[in-house]
Amino acid sequence: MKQGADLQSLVGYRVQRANLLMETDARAALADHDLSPAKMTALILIRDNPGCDQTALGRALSINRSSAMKLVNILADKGLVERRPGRDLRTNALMLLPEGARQLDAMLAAVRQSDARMTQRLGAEELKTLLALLARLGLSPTLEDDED
Amino acid sequence: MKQGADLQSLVGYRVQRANLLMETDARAALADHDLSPAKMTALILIRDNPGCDQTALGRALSINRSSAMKLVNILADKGLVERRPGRDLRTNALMLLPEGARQLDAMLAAVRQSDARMTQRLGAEELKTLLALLARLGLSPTLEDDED
DNA sequence: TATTGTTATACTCTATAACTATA
DNA sequence: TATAGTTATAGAGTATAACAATA
Repeated sequence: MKQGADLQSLVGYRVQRANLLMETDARAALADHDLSPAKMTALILIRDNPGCDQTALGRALSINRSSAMKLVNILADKGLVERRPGRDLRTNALMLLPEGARQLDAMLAAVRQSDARMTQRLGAEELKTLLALLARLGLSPTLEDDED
Repeated sequence: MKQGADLQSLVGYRVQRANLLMETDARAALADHDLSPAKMTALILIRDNPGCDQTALGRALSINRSSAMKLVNILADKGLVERRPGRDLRTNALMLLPEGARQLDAMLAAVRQSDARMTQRLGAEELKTLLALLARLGLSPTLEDDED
C-alpha cells in the first residue's frame, strides 16, 4: 500500500502513527491489569496531586467533567481510588488507595519496559532531542501549569 | 496540576500528548468538510492506490475489515468514493470519485495549514530530525510495504 | 451567577463473531 | 480451507444538555 508524499510530509500523520505504535504496545503491556494507558495516567495524576478534584483531573487529561466522572467511577469501583470530602461541599478530593498504589507500581514497571522496548533504537541523546522537539509542537510557548 | 517525572519520562506519554494537540487542530481545520483526519487519510490512500480493496485499506489504517467496511460506507454515502468490481468476484476495487478528489484537495490545503501552524516553532532541519526520530520508534526496522 | 458533581443520552470508532459468496 | 465482504452486536471513550447543591 503506497503512502505517498501527501501523507508522509504531514507531521500530524507521523505523530499519529507513532502514537498508535506506542499506545498499542503499552496497552498490551497493561493487559494483565485491565486498565488502559489513559487510566494509568489518571492514577499517576491522582497520586501526584492528592486531593485534586475531578474537574482538574479532567483538565489534565483533556477530557470534560462528565468523562472524568466516568473514569473516576471505574477506578473507584476497582478499589484503586477514593472520593473524600473536598475543600467545598461541592468538591471531591481524590485519593489513591493503597491497592491503587500497589497496582500502579506494577503497571509503571510494565509500561516502562514497553517504553524502553519501543525506543530501543534511539540513543540517550536522540531521545532527549525527540522529547524536546515534541514539546515544541503546538501554537503558544505552552506555559505549563504546575498547580491545580 | 503537577505532572511529575513518571509521566514526563515516558516517551509514549509525550507522543500521546503531541498527537492530541496535532489531531485536535487538524480536526478543527476539517470541520467544514465534516470528515475526520482519519477519513481524509483514507481518501488519500484510495487516491494513491486506485483499485485497492477494503481489507488492504484497513491494514494501511490499522483497522480491521469490518471497521474498514463502515468507513468506506461513509465515504461512499457522501459520494466521495466508489466500489467497483475488483480482481475477484469477492473483492471491491475502491476508486476516488471526482467529487472526492475535489474535496480532498480542499481538505489537504486546510490540514497542511494546520500542520504548518502547529510546527511553526521548529526549523526545517529540526522538522527533518523529528520525523526521522519518530520513524525509528517501534521494534523492528519497520520494512515498509509499498505495494498492496 | 458560576462551579462541581451528577445523570441521561448519544455519537464515534473499533472489535468480535457469524454468515455468504468466492477462490 | 482460506479470503473478501457483509451484518449484527457490543464495548470503550467522549460529548452535550440538563439538574441539584453549593459557592
